[in-house]
Amino acid sequence: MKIATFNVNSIKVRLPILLSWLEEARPDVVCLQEIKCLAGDFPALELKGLGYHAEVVGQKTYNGVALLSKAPARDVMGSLPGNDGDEQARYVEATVDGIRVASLYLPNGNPVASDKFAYKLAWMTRLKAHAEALLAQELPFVLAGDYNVCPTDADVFDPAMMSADALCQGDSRRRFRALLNLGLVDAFRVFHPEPHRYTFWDYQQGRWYRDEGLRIDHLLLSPQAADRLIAADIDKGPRGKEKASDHTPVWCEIA
DNA sequence: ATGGTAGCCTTGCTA
Repeated sequence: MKIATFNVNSIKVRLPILLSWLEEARPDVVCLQEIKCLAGDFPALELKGLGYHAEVVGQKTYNGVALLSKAPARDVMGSLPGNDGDEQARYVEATVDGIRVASLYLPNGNPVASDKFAYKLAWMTRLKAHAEALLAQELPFVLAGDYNVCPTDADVFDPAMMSADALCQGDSRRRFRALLNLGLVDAFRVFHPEPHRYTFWDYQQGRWYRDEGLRIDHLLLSPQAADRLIAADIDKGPRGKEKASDHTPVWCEIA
């Protein structure tokens, strides 16, 4: 089973690129972030045309996540536990073919000296608590999405320039490592130890042209999923097209 | 030159 994550930065604008990529890459499950629309405005019919079901947690203008799957999704959960007052659309989780899959859009957190950064850290603490609850079930699961965290300086084109950014803060990285320390596996790094492999390139200042990016989109696997992991990679194809998202898809394959 | 890009039911916010 091939599972992918792709921050599309507006599903409306990115639909042609998404559809052509789905036809070429044929993932079984796709976690989308920043769809930037209400569930009722999600292009479900176009995706159904390629054989995908869609579970959508939408929001107007900002955020919004979705889970596409060839097989129907079961037991859908539309928010991250731990804060009933949180109205930002950043989490959807469901079971597909016996694997629990989450599409998550972790808060960016900039600027660091703001309530946005506190919200990011609190969100990561909630994610860890939820991962612990999932681990207790001892079943395969994949937490995939835009984590807005560069795990190490090897995931940053210019660590010094980015050192004050919320994506590279020690507090952000420690919480990301806390997920790994639970036993979750960064699928990409199992096969690709080399530094400077990116999933995001800013639209500004020729970052894509110069390959100056960040690795912030990740698939974290439970031990039961990691035992079946056979491949993972970044697909840079969609980032090089006209009207591209600033992110590109990352995927893993589970036997 | 305190800029630069993209998307949003925009004229500022988010990334």
